[in-house]
Parts: sequence; structure tokens; C-alpha cells
Amino acid sequence: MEEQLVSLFQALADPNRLRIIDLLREQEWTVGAMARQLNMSQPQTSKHLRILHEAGLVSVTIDANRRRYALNRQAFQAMDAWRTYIERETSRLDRLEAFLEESHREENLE
Amino acid sequence: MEEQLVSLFQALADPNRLRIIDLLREQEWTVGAMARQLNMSQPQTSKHLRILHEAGLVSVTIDANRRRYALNRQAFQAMDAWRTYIERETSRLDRLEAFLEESHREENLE
DNA sequence: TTGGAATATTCCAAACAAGGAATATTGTTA
DNA sequence: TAACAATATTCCTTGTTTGGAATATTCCAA
Repeated sequence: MEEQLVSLFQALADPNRLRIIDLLREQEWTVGAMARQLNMSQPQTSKHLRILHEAGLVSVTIDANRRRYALNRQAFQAMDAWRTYIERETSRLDRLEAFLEESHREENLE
Repeated sequence: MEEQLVSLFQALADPNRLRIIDLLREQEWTVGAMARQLNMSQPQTSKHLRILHEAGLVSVTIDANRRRYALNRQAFQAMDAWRTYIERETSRLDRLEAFLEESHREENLE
């Protein structure tokens, strides 16, 4: 899960790939159409799509010698789960305990 | 917003930084304590914290010659908003229209 | 079966990121 | 003020990522 998250974030950490995802939000696209729309070279577009595909973010449908790429919204599940996990916080009581303990024993801060 | 998102994802695209965030989920930590807990060198820990700080993910409280780092949950807002935006999809009707139009004019696929 | 269109892959150079080691900075305390 | 503790920064090396250019692959059509 850890590793999957990292590669997910890695795949999202590029402006051009975010633009691709933005396009795919509404409909499927072929590589050439995206390249023209985003003003990117075809090879670069293919390479970015490869990364998105490896991260599970897009799926491909082979259609003659074209490939129709689609956004795979399931891929965001890992992110959403992590997001929820991060939102969790221990209770105030736990935090108070931790603070007191720390003041005495300096276990964390020493 | 685009740029902010990229640097946010970039900051999250590292296993050690995810571990730091995981720690900060529950309480504040000083640099040395984190380094020991995560078995990382102090300089590396500081460097990762710098990146997290620049992405707005953590805040610092200077406390004598220690710095207490805390998770800044607000930073996730940009991600959440984008997430919601991505979840949006045009209506089936729009998609049908797009499909028909495309079949005729090949505007996207040509 | 040859030509062309769509896409992927490879190679290369430049930019970038990460970790280790050493050093600088700042604050505290004796 | 001198020594020390906590943290940040710099320098260096190595591995990774990006984009461009060229090339390979696959499929369709004539």
C-alpha cells in the first residue's frame, strides 16, 4: 500500500500528466488527439500515458491502430483511503497523556 | 492552483516523507525525535521537512533551539478540491453528443 | 504487398532529487 | 564566554526524470 501510494503521487507530480488527467475527466481520448489538444509531442504524450497507466490511473482500449485512453477512477481509492487515515487524529486525552509523559521522561524529545 | 498541486504531489511522492506525515498524524515531533524514530539521519530528516514545509504540509514552532513540527491539514484542501473536480464527469447526454459529433466530424480523433 | 497513419520505444543530454558526510548556525547552560 | 545540543545548510555523488529526435511496430487501405 505504501509503495502504491508513492507511485500514485509520483505519477500525479507532473503538470503535463495533470493536464492529461484533466482531459480524460470528460471522455476518452486517443494519443494523437491529446497531443494536439495539449500541444505536446506524440512521443512525450505516449510516455506520460505509460506512466499513468503503470500507476493504474488510466486504462487503454485497443481500437485498430488507435488506443483510446480512459481515466480509471478506481485508482484514486488508495489516495482516498490514505487521506482518510491521515485525517484521523488521536483524542485530546491521548495527546494530553503524551504531553505529560514527554515532559517527565523526555522519551521523544531527548 | 496547478503549480501548488504539483508541488503537493511531489512532496508526497517519497516514502520517507509519507512516514514523517504518518508520525505527525498524532502529535507534534521534534526533528531529532523523528530521525531516531524513523531511523533516518538528522540532516535527511531536516531536508525532507523542508520540502514538506515548502509544500505547506507542515508548520514549525520554534521552541528554544528545538523546532516542533506539526501536520498542517489545511494543505490537503487543494488535493481534496482537485479530487472532487476530477470526480466530476459530464452528463451521459453530453457524452452522447460528443460521440455523435466525433463520428461525423472526427474532430478529436482525426 | 506496399504505403501511410497511429502509437510506442530507444537513445541521448540536461535537469532534478536523494542520501552521506562535513560544516554552519543558533540557542542554552555552565 | 566556552562548550554543547539541536537543527539547518552545503557539497558531492549517484540515480532518476524529462523532453527532443530518431526509429520501430502495428494496423489499415489501396
